[in-house]
Amino acid sequence: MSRILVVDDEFGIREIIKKYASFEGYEVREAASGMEALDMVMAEDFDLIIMDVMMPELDGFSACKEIRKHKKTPIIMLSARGEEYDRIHGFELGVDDYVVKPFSPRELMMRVAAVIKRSQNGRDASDVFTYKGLVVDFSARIVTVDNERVSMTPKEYDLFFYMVKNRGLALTRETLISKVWGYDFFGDDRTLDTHIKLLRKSLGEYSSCVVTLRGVGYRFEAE
Amino acid sequence: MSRILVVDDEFGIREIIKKYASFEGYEVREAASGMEALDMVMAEDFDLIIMDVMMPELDGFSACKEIRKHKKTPIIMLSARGEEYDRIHGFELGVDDYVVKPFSPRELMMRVAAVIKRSQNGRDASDVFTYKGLVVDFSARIVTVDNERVSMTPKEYDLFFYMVKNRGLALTRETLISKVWGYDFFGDDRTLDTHIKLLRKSLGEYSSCVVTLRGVGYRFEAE
DNA sequence: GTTATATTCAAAAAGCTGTCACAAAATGGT
DNA sequence: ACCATTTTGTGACAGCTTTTTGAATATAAC
Repeated sequence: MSRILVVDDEFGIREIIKKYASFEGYEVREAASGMEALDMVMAEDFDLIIMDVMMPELDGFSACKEIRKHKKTPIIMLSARGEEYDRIHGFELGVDDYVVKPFSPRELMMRVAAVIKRSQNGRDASDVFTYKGLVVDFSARIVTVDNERVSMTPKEYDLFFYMVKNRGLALTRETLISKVWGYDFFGDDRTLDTHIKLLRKSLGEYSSCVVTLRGVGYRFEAE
Repeated sequence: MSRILVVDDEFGIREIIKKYASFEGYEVREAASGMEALDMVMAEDFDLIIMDVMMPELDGFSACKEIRKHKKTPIIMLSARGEEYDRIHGFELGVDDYVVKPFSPRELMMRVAAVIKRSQNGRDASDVFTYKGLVVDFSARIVTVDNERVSMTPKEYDLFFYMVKNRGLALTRETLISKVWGYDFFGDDRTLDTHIKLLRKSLGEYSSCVVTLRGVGYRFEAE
């Protein structure tokens, strides 16, 4: 199942695309601005990004340009008829396809399928971490323990993925909180503990990989 | 030669900093807003960013936050006296230093040199100390004796890490107390001894590396 | 609405720390 | 060498801090 990021400042457009894409079996996430999209793209992996050109704050072109500096996720751009046609085609923006508004959802879905298929044929080694019977597929957002699929809540995923990506490092509570919850989180001190507890529960026999560093924070350990 | 990015909406401030920094031999680039800085930071690598807090469009904090999501470039923040002091120090914004305006260019340059040096030491040299069968991994917060993991309490870690980082130096009791316990600690004279004892116990065969300097303090010796 | 998820809270468990009284060792003067 | 004095080492433990846990409540998703 592929993951799609829909970027548009208009809620209505996002909803329509989301509805159709979900129906097609894609996992859909949304961003309301170029900036938000940028953050999400840096934080997680998508198989495709559908992005509007016209957006406040950070427009589609700039966002696209920024994303391309770090990721090669395929991008489909949406724009009003004729608008900026030249910029999309003329420059080397790395846009994979381009759909004019208003568009027919069915047509968009066909292009989505085509772009994803195209990109997956040339797919490189996927982003997977393995330790004994523990398999963490970052791009698929799937965690497996001894061939058993483990279901996690979004926060669990975020917390776990961050820890696994920084495995072997002592991560302070502050770091974890600010990286997983955001620098502006002002919650209870016990929130992190509770999520660590849930995470350990989800990990079953591998719960001991989440090591407590008293007075400091936690560390994910494998090997 | 290090590269510095100066971010301030005031042309005058940028020019002053640029003048002094250039004189010190740094390559200086400028950005007039947080957004511009963000773009530049994503596009090229800097050794240090000097950024004002107060800026239109995207303020220093938000810019800092965004930058930290992608890069670990050291950041020195500039702000009016007292202004937002809490936000800089209280939160985990990853600011490396902070200078109040109006500042003396010379002082700023000293801080610049210090931060750059600090960051280069910490990144290039790996964060592990090894002596025979004794391995101290600072970032993982792990101590190993002959391939056996040694568990230490927070205070033991703090004390030990401080001593190892300052190995070969005579550390007075006062220094140790104030660095590990804090300058405001007024406890029993035997507290340090007791922790040295525990530390030696943890170190097993390497306990002799912790040398008593009668009438002075202790020294960690390796080699 | 219902359900799933996230956060808060308080009590219990686990673990750490500083202090004390005393032992041992080093120092220095005679 | 001796003793008096100063400094450091040790074991025990009460009190404290941090983490865990379970359950309740709030919030978001559907």
